[in-house]
Amino acid sequence: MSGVRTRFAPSPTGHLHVGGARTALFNFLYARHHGGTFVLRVEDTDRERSTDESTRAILESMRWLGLDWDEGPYFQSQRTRLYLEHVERLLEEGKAYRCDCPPEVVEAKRQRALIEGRKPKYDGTCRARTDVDPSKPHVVRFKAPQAGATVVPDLLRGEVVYDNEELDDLVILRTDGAPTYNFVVVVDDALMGITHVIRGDDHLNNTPRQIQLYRALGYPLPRFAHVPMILGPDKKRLSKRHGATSVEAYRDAGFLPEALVNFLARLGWSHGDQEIFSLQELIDRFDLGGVGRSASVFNEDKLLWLNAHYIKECPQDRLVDLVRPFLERKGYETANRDKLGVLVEAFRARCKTLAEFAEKATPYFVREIEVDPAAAKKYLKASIAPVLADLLEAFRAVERWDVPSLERAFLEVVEGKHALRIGKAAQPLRVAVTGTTVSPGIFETLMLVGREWALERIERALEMARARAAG
RNA sequence: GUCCCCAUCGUCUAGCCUGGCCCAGGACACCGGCCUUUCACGCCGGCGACGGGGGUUCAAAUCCCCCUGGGGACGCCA
Repeated sequence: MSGVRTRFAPSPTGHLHVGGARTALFNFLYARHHGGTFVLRVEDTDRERSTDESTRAILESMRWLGLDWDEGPYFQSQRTRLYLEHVERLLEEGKAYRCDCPPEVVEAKRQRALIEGRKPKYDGTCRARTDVDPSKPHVVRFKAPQAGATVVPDLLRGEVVYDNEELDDLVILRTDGAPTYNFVVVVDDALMGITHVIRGDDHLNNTPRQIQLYRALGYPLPRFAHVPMILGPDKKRLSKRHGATSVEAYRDAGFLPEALVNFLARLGWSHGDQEIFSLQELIDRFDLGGVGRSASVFNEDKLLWLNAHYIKECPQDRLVDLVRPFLERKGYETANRDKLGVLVEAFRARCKTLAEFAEKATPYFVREIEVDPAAAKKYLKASIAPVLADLLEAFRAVERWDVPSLERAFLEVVEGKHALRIGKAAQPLRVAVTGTTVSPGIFETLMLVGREWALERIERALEMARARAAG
């Protein structure tokens, strides 16, 4: 195991977002590629919004994606003492100070600054005070350097320079005694020996503050890599209003984990012209050099294409297992694995998601089907009635309900007796047994529907065709 | 408003660091064709981009500057 240690640190305030999942994936891949350790840490310092339910959901999504962590999950809510000790230390060393400015006052000043076009930062009212009463409500602020500049060395962007005047004295301990994000992140990353902090671009601006904290605390800096964000089709930060954004939602919509992983990896990272990567291949090939610098738009069409690809590739046994819950959700009987196997083979090239599979499989699980009116109008005409009647008779006589027998019977009637082209009869028959104009090969379809249902559906279609003759 | 980041087909991207092999390659989507009992799959083909302007150079997608555009951050959220 190399010295590389990365981490993923979600806050449990909702489901695992695809953006978060990609960050997790990059950290996972980087650690695995370098033979390092991938740490999972739950940032639940915000007691108000954090829930156990979210934690469960996030861990489950991570497992589903195959992003196994080597250490953790650690919970920040259980490490409060550590943080308080660090706050205390900064206080003692004069690197932090107590501030009892009322929140409303600070907020009002910020608003005014914003309106007046100034940088909305804390004005340092309490910075030099020594008379703040520790027994009264107050926060603790970090005494940030006021002159000079702080440089963020970033593996992807080079050295990003921030004028220290841009940064103010951030709160590190809230009035309620809870430490804040920017502070605990530094303490934890330092204590956990994280060597590479790989995270979203949106954190780049937090980094100079964090670097100042590392320095104040006397901890060595990890390496930083700020990866580009994922945007919605409107180029805005991807959010719920763009539709499904949680890993869970994609799972429920019938995406395979390998498709999502492959897709997420290719968002912001590339390896030449290659598009398809297994998780192992990603581990072998992933490195920061292949990561881009510009934000990328989440393109669902490509995800769909990848998903279709993986459905086509999926071994039958697993595909049957994957498809089952989707069928069950629709109340279909899934005990017959052989039937599912045949069905899955018939439809794997025709579905982009597992949900779509379940949708398309309806005529093979539900006895009463609806016949699409447009299809009926076009194909179940009076002229086809004699053919359907003969087919019905021929199929009734068929000994074995399998593809070769059905094909033989069909050809005898259609090409033999009626001298029709195959398509002329296949389409009406398809409409008869599936209610639609689209399905796998007609003999395969007949077989999938099964003798009993097929015969009764043909009978019904025959009635419809004859009715057209009458009317 | 201030600061920071970014900028190749509609989208994901290769190429950029180490200028010439690029009148820019691949993929998704789209359009056409082939295959075919329908639909898919598959195969073949097409459409389509270096944001603009200045430099530097014999030569720039590649280096520099400005502009424009987009994104992000400015919390007692993370």
